[in-house]
Amino acid sequence: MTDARPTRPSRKNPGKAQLTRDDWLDAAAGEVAAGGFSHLRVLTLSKKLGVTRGSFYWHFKDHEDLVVSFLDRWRDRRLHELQYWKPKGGDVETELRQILELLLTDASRNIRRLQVELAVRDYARRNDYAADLVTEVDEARINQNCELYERLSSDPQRIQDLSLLMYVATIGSQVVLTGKKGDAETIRRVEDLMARLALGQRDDN
Amino acid sequence: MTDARPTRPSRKNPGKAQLTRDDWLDAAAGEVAAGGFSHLRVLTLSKKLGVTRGSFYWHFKDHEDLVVSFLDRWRDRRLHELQYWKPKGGDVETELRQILELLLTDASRNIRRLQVELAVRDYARRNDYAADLVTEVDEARINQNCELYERLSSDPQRIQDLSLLMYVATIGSQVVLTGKKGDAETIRRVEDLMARLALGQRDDN
DNA sequence: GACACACAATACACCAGTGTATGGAGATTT
DNA sequence: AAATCTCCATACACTGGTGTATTGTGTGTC
Repeated sequence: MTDARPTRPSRKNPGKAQLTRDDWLDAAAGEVAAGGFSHLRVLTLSKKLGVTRGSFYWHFKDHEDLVVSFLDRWRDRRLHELQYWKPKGGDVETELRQILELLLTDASRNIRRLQVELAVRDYARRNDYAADLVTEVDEARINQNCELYERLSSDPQRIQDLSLLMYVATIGSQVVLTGKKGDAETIRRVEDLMARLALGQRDDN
Repeated sequence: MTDARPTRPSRKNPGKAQLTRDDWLDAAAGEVAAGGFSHLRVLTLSKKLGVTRGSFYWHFKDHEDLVVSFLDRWRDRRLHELQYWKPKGGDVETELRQILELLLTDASRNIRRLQVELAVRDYARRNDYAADLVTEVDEARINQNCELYERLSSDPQRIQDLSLLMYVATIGSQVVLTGKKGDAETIRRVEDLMARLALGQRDDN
């Protein structure tokens, strides 16, 4: 029934490959990372992909369709990746440091992903749909952290507060330190200090 | 020599007041707060002020002139206000809590100022001039904090790290919690936790 | 090999925004 | 009261972007 979209023309034309919806979204990620959502233009995107806007309007209904699809994919990926962020150290301190390294040092290496995240966050300030997605992702990540901090304290309120504080500190680090010179070493030190602060919140302290 | 610009036509016409450069910048602040720098249009600004673009191009050379002037004014004000942020409690804990309250609870009340700051930060990601100003403001604020944390620790590196961590945590709080429901109480608790974390870094601990 | 389909190019109408040149009205100066 | 200066309006040319309708082309299928 001519189902099963080829997405790419099978064998031939490996160089002049046909574009898929995801190809457009990937290119959009580059634009968003560089200039934010307000600079996400159909025209420039087409040029960057070497085609005309005619192609775009076959894959997407309109500009808004692109934005919404992009945001949806972002949300799905952010929620899905949490699955692989389960630390497996054994003792609390090891796992804590693993998490912090993931949230800070590792994150700061993935400049583009970071830029996209900041752009989405900024867009969320004036777009309700994006705001909902960001809230969803934030809550998922904060809850994920909770599971770890449960092993530091027994007070539920304390656990939640600590998790939130650690999270906002990582986001803040990304906002303030992104693209600054000599931030690698700085981030590492902040990471260490955060670990010590969290560990200082142990019940037996 | 027809010097001393009247800025406003002296006595008469108090209602139909003439616009000054600062009036335009104030209006621009509203636009920037609401939609970021990418939504800062000469046209919409003119409509909001009840005049045509002819007026704008008398006060400003072009659109860029507006943006640069806006950024400069923002920087000047942010640096100047630090002067009034000297705590005067006496003991360390009181002053620390004063500072944190200023940076978190008080800041979250000034929604518009906060929105502008986030917009400037976002714009700085793709504009070198804005990036320089943000860096300048960040460093000034972090250094200001240092003076306080010097009374908590004697290790220079520790002081700087703690100051940086406290700062990025406040920025992160603003980014994550801005405009969320029920954030007032949350912010207060984060504020308290941060104070305890900082105090836990005392040398004698 | 004719056909249908998937994807892209072209051409068109349309709109929002910038910048400039020029004109005009009101207040101020002389 | 005439000239001047300040501030704003008007009209124009231009750019860059969207969305749509139509046509074109390679690809797999019957």
